Amino acid sequence: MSESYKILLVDDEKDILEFLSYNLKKESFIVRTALNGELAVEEAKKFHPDLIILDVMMPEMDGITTCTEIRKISDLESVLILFLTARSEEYSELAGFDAGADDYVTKPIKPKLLISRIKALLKRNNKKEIEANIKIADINIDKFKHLLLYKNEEVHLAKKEFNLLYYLMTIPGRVFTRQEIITEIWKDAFVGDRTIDVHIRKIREKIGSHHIKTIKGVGYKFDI
Amino acid sequence: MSESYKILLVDDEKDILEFLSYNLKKESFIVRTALNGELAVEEAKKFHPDLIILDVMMPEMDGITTCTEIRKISDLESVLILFLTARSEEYSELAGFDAGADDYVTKPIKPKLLISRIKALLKRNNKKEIEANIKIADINIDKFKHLLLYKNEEVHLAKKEFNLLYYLMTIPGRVFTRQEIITEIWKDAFVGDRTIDVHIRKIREKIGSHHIKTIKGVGYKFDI
DNA sequence: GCCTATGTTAAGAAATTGTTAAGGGTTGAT
DNA sequence: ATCAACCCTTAACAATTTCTTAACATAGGC
Repeated sequence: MSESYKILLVDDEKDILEFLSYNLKKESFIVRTALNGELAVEEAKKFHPDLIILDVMMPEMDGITTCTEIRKISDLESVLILFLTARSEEYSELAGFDAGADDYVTKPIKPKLLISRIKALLKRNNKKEIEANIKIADINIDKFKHLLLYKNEEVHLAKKEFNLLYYLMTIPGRVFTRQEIITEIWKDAFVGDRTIDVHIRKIREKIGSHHIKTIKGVGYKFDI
Repeated sequence: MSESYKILLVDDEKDILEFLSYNLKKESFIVRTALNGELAVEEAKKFHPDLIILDVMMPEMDGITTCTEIRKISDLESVLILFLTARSEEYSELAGFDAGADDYVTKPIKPKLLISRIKALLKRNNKKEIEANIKIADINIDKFKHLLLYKNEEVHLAKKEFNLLYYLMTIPGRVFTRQEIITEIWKDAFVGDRTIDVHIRKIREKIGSHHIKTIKGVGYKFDI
């Protein structure tokens, strides 16, 4: 990651700002910080970051509101936004995605994990189709060749299954909500409640069930 | 990169034209510019560039339409086309590839990235020309001589069959969508749904059916 | 234990591709 | 010019795969 991406960090706790700032700068990101939502919006307008990291729990203007505000600014419609949430706040995940978050990471924050998620986000955003190849653990998926290798054996996936697995694998570890999946794979067509499950089941049947985890009430994620 | 490649830049914003023009000239490309789609088509006819860089979002005639128009011109069928897209326009990527784009780069543009992509494109394109005969497994195909050897026996293929097989073999393993095939072989003429299948069938009849795989809902690919 | 969200299964609906034969067009030899 | 041979496309139908659904089972949070 040779180019310097700009990151705006938003949290009401100075300690966390410093801690993250240090870790991100070490990775040669250009970092600015804001102590609350309003300052964040102002700073984002000037700074034009590639990514905004938002704490969900903040006094006055919480992360979700801030996110919504930012998305309203035409220049920042497509800036990447990553949420920091406490572990328990499961529902905030959902609300966060609705507000237009691109990913979230739960506290306590492990810098290495955070950074790998950041890189995955930036990478996906930049390359998309070009990086049609994803290799994770015993799974090897090639979009151009429409080929899935599981433990080096070719496994056939139907189109929907293939697209779904590929989508989940674009950001390993990230939860994709059912709504996101429908938007991405079904292009917002109306499908029954069980349709996604059935496809997930078929994928699990073929690559083992440990890779795809269900987050009840939220969605699915691909894990190693 | 010793020879001077010609690049036609198309964007409705003068600032971007100047910025990119400067950066490309620095790399010793020969650059011309056009401010809209119509001018681009005219300029392309005269200038005969090696590569056209097209902004997707342009007033009146957008990049995709322009791309389609350019592909219709017989002299420019094989000119390289690279799209510039805003981050959010996910659908335009797809539409762009359908219209015959060779690559795309998302805005904001990072000159270094753009230039490396351009070089990669030109390089790839060069190799293609040289590789007029392809040998894979028991298949040996020579485009100049219009000759196909299957298990060292000469097999006659009709023109469309030959072109289709050759096209699939340019990138073994890669899936070519029906749309891509129509664009490449039929130059976007309207042909019935079954036409491709019939040609595929005839090819399979002649070289065995195991080489050409069907990916339902996606397309066909050549495999060893 | 209840309630809700998800898992599982099988059936058939829907979509996609395969196959065949026929017809119009073109080419080239006689 | 005529004919045969071939090429290309199409339509009709068959075969196959994929997708969705409904019905019921199960698991986990409260």
